[in-house]
Amino acid sequence: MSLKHAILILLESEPGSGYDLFKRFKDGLGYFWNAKHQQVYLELKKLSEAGWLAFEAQTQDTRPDKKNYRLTPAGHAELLRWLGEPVQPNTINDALLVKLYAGAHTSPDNLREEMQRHIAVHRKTLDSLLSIERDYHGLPAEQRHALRMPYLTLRRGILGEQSWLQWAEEVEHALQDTTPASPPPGK
Amino acid sequence: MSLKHAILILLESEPGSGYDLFKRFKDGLGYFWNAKHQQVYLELKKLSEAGWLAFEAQTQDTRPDKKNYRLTPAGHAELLRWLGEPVQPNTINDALLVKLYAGAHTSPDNLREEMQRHIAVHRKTLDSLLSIERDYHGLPAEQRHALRMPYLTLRRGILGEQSWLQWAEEVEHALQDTTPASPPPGK
DNA sequence: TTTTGTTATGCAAGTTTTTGCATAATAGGC
DNA sequence: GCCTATTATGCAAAAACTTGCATAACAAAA
Repeated sequence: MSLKHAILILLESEPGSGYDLFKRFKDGLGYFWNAKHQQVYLELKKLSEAGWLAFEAQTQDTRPDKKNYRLTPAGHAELLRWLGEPVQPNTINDALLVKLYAGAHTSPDNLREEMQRHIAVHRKTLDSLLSIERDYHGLPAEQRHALRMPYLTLRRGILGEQSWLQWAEEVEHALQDTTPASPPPGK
Repeated sequence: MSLKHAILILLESEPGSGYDLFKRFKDGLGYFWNAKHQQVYLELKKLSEAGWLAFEAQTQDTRPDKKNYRLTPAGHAELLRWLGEPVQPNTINDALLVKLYAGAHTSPDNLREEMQRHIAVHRKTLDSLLSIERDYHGLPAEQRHALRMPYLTLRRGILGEQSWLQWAEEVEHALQDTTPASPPPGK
């Protein structure tokens, strides 16, 4: 699978423009599907040509014109078809782990800096996910029910990030052990 | 980054053939970098043309001939250069989460079956990682030290899989709640 | 004895994704 | 007045990856 069905799902719940979708990928879904704007526009074009989407051009005065996309009946059918199919388990291609794997060929300092950069990113992601979770818990029961499935994916993000940060602590301890005690300060 | 540097690292620690590397991806590194054999052979070819790898053909009697690849000095230099560069944080593209996100448009049964399939895969992966960890702890201190960096990546796999399975339990509970109480058994 | 599995390599075509470039209007801060 | 950010779209080329096909020998199981 690919971006295609992620777009169908987003447009199913609410029609929007390419720029719109791109922002939704950056904000809401960014923690489990990433896409550049170029790819989003390209896929929208392809999905339109395949008859799964329709759009109407909206001229705007103060802003550039935009195209508002929505699902066609064929697009809706394709989404249901895809949902009935098994998805194959995710394959992980993680460059940081490749670098760590080869860590013996570089300096612990280099690895520690690299880890610090990634820790900062993951902490920020976790904070933002937790904040979304707080908002969710503040919603009325009806809206919470409507969002119960997206909420499960949010939980995946939260548990995943927490687990990642826990691992990062293990790594930091391990990297400290490889370094001699720091020299006494001053002088 | 891509397969290129993963290959350089594997060949740095031990020269080998394409088939060799492919198996190492399937076994040892499969939990953080995946590659099809076709892609491995293709990259080996490209890396050779770039002067980062050299190979010698080995004719074998009982088995098909193989090419034994190893790093050139240029390849080693490129590996060190890459290790000095920051790697950008991993982007996640997870089709299962996309499907769950849209879960309200399909049946809880469908989702439960999908989850069961994935749970089986993740459990198997975790078992195999834990078994590797047991082997690691059984090694003499010297070998453990030599493998300390790959061990950190193994820990990532273990913590990641455990966290995934924990999340799967949350999902199962949530999916049960959406279903009416099961009918009384038999008659 | 036929089938399946393992070892061993690779081309070709297609899909998916990234990177680089390009345009254009407006709003807000310095 | 200039620089930067935001809104809004897209082409073109390259890189990365998947899928399908192809070959070939041997070993072990059915």
